[in-house]
Amino acid sequence: MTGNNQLPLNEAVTALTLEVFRFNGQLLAVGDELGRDLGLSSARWQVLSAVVDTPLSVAHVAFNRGLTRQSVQRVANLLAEEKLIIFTENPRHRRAKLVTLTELGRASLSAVIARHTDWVNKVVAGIDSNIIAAAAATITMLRQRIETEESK
Amino acid sequence: MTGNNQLPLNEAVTALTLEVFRFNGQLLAVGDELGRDLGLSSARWQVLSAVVDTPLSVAHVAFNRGLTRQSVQRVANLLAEEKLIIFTENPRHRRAKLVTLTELGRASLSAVIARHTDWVNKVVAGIDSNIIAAAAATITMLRQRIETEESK
DNA sequence: CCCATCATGACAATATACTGTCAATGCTGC
DNA sequence: GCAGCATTGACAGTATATTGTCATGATGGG
Repeated sequence: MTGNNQLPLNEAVTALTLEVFRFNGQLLAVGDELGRDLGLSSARWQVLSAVVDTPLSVAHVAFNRGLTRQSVQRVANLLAEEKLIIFTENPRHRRAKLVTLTELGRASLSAVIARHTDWVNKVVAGIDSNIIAAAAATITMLRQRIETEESK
Repeated sequence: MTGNNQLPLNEAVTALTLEVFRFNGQLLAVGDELGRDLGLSSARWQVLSAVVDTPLSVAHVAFNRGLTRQSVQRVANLLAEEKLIIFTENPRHRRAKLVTLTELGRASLSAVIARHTDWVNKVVAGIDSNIIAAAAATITMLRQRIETEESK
């Protein structure tokens, strides 16, 4: 050690924030590219992937993704027009229909997820997954602290 | 250890991706809120903060922030209309004027940065800054790998 | 049963970003 | 110098997200 190599907390957070902004943009751009010829932007196949296991309401998808219900509603309406999803009846709520994948939607999503998996494997080959998981855990912790703080 | 607690690389990256999307949105929302009464959105004071030490061209700011030049140009034009910046002559390029803070811009930025610092200190109080720095370093590494991959 | 409250979908306005295109400027190699 | 290429600002079009408002459907307390 050649002295104090510890960043002040504030600077560390600022650096992380800048990195998150850049990384976010990069991930969206890659996602857009991977789905381009299938007509699936990042926003679209993120909605599709939210309901791959079980149909959910628009509001539920929005909560999972940390977006507003209106944003997801807009994308879902577009996906419905393009027959990638259908709104199915919700036994528990007449208005809040469930976003459900069509066969076309499921096939398109599978295709883009396969590409995404290949891409991820290529990019992160050889990295210890614990390092990735640790970064995710740190961000989760910060996010939860912020939620707590903001709800005061 | 109670067995294999290691996430497959792919799942770790997917989890990190989702967290980054949520965190990104959360940070932008907080930034918007902190500057609201000053008329400074996240996008605006990010541009201001990019030139706090030295004037830079729009293209340079865009590169630093990982955005397109057009996005930054738009915000910079708005900031110029509101007298928070002025475009000063660039001795090295006649068209590429330098984004330079006005006194008003510097004062507004100082105010919002002070609030942001207070907010950060409250949210991350007690956290080891090495953990934050490690997360930032991980994301930097991934970002650089992606850049390399994408430029092939 | 009714009323207050909450959740939801629809609609409108706006902010932030992207892509693409063009003309003007700057730069490099010959 | 000039020809070719890269950079820049301006403009147009679009995608993604936000906020706000309203009417309708759902729910729980009196």
